[in-house]
Amino acid sequence: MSNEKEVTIYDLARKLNISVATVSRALKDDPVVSKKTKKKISDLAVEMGYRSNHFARNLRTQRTNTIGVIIPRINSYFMSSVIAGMENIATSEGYNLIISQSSESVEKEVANTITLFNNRVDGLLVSLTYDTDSLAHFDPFIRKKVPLIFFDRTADQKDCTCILINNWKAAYEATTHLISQGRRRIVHLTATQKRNVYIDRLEGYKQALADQRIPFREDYIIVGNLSQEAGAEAASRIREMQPLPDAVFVANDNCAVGCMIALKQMGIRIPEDIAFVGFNNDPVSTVVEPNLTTINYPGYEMGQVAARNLIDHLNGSSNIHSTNTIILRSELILRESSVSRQP
Amino acid sequence: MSNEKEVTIYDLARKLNISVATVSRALKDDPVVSKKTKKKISDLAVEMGYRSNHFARNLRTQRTNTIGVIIPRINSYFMSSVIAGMENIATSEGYNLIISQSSESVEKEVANTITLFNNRVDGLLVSLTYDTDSLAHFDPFIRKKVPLIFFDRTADQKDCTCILINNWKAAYEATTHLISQGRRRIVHLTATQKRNVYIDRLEGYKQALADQRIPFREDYIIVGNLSQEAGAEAASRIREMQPLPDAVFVANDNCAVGCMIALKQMGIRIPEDIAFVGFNNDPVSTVVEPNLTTINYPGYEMGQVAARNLIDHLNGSSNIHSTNTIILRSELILRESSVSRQP
DNA sequence: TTGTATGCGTTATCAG
DNA sequence: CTGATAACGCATACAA
Repeated sequence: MSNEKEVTIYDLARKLNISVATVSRALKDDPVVSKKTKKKISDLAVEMGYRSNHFARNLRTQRTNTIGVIIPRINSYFMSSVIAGMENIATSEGYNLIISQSSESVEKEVANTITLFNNRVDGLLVSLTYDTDSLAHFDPFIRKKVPLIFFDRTADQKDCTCILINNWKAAYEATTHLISQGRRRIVHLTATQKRNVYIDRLEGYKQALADQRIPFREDYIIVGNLSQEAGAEAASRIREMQPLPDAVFVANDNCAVGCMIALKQMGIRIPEDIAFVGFNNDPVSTVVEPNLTTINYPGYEMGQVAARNLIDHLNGSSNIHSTNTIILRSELILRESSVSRQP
Repeated sequence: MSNEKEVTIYDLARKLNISVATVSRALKDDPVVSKKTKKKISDLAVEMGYRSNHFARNLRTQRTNTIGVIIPRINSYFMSSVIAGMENIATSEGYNLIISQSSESVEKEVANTITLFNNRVDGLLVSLTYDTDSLAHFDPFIRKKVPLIFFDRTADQKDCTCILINNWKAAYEATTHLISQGRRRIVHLTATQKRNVYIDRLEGYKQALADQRIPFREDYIIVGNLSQEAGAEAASRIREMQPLPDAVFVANDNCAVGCMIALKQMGIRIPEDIAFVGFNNDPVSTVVEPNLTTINYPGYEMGQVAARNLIDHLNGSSNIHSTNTIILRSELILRESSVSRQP
């Protein structure tokens, strides 16, 4: 692979007639080394083009400075923003990220877990697939006390931090808003009720109905994979309902957009006939017509917080047991898709 | 960090009363080891929960099984698709990806380059910032013969593979299409003319005009950062033009959408007054009204091809010098934003 | 403040 | 087919 020989601390030591130990110490700015020799050493290091060998160091220190990330898919606006936030913090702290996608497959999630375990990552940041039931594949990390943080799609795992927004509250506000606009027959599009985010959103929706004395209807709950196509399919079901629902609260903007477009093609007017609220504040929400009312979900910030938290823990500057759940702020953003014109 | 002691090949060797050399060979399926002992060893390895230590191996073999990726930003649909494709191939081939963002800053690109160099990545996949002029920061890789592949935003660097679509042709077809719809005053929204993709698109646009005997007008070229906001700003400039342009070819869907929305708010009809063609086939192109004609740009596939190519080269199964440029297929997708109604 | 010596877990080179 | 042993480059306990 390489041509020129790599420069090592031995080369530096020989050239300066000092020991490798001193060089090693100087390079990591150990206060025990005198300023003078430190300067000599770092100057020579630059001159000779020395670069430290991470593998030798990792082998020696038993740390990797690497963080594993497992996510369902990277190519959504929300998730790529999360990753961008993580990358931002990790890079500035000298950590590398190994990112792996489960593609919503439990099997792949398990496989990725094993790969990352074998890579001896220092910590793990995870957002679960729709269907993950057992958390047994994380046991090896727990046993080795490798810190594990769940974000967005979390799970109840003892001693693991979770980073979330208040999905219950967000859904409650969204639904209450629709009711305040005079809507009563509110459909809810969501995903399987295995993941906290969808469970909590459904609960928030139910509570909002209950608080306004609107009976909950099971047939108003449509479960799918929240893709744009799923939204279009849901539109067909909604159209068949008698009477026609007057609002839809969707657990994801993309799915909401798919549903809106399909309904519009059927001649249904938004928001006059059916009002919409989405979730995530995906850029597409300001492109669709009418613009989509949604919940702002700070992905970039969530990525930063997750990475920061994990690294603080790895550096010993925070105890993961002390902070078990971190809730980020989220808010309802009102746009035309849900606002009824004054009569 | 850890509780239980890690199992090493020494432990396996001791337990079986054989040498570590044999264990090491057996574990990597060296044909020189007898089937019998191989089986014994791998069984015990599983039983004792052995996992190989990448760092010791990397230290010994001077390879890292890690690929560095430098991109402008991860959180765009195109780029996150590229990353998804790379991850897909890399994971299945036992490679890890270190992804770093330059955020369109040359300084950050240089810094990332250094970081990845110090990480001793086996190879590098790069898409340049808008403004990168000098390629000197890649010299260390060239000197060490670390393979370097550019994709999308490429550069002329000797001995480096480039992965691209035919931007010239795509732009030529887009522009010719607009002309075929009766458009003559075609504005082009693009980015700084430092990167191949934007240079080639402009050239394709010019050639299409020339072939139809339409004079090129410098004032029809609007240069920006291709963000949605830049599109909105461009809309203001376009509105001031006398006479009003009758088409816009934009080097990026997001920017096109920003421009379309702004123009529509000014009361300009699309495509009646101004037709639009974008670039990338971002999902937003099927949400904006009217749906945006665009160039399909296969991001996921590009990521796969880039990773596959690099890994093949690392495995010695392909020579990077033999394939200098890879062109992926792209095509014009017609939608309502550019199609004139028959008179 | 600096030096010596050892081990981290593998792989590769010999020699059997 | 198998074994002994020397690197790989660094960090640290201990000694000076």
